[in-house]
Amino acid sequence: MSDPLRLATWNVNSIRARTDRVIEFLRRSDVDVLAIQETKVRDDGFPVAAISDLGYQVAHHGLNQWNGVAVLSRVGLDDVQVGFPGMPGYGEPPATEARALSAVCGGVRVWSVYVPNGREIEHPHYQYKLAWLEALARYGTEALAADPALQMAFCGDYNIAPTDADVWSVDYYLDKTHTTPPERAAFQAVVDAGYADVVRPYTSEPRTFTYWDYQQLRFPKNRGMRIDFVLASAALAARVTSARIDREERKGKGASDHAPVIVEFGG
DNA sequence: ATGGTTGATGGTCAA
Repeated sequence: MSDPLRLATWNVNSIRARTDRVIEFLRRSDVDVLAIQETKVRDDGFPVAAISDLGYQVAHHGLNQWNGVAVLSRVGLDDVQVGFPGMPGYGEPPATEARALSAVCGGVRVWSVYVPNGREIEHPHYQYKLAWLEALARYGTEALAADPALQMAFCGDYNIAPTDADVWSVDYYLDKTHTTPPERAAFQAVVDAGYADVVRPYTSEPRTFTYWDYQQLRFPKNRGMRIDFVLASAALAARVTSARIDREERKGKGASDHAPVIVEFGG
């Protein structure tokens, strides 16, 4: 009924600085669909030709040098949606940001989401982060109410470590964003809406992370966080056959501070 | 090792 699908999500921290790395990743990983976050470029600056040469269609949404999301697919790229219904903006008056984009690829609606960072607990950006996730959960609920058999995945950088096991040091984050109870509750609300973390069952070893700060030798010391996820609806989650984090991609000169997360779905 | 990272930008801000 469905074809097998290999899907990845990756915060690249600038598509222009990472074009060669992305191309090399596509070659080696052989993914059908790649959700990208933090392209940090307007649509007219995205390296579409270099990606097209590899056989991938590109949908990108970027308004300026911040944020920016894309979906790359070699199994079709239909019904592209920019943002989700009810997605909040930031500031006064609220300005829409380039933080969500989706397309139907190989029968699956794949979202690339870049959840607001939150900056500091007392910063307005923190409340924005919570409101943004609340709206995402609401959209997810409504989508499944309309079609319980929907195959949909929210892939991206959530800027939240859902459990204490997902950070290198609980103490370090006590007075910072990413591990506070309201953030974790906001993340859990998306899960509870019907979208499971399909990677964790395959990556349960201690200190398994997807992000390591560039500073303080965080990567060599494996002092990171697990903040990048593929959250899949039940009909899609039932098809998962394997998942992994491409930690090798974080190594060497010119790496993003995030590693790609890869999920394979059976037919 | 008295430092401390990267990217977009051309001021600093953001992560």
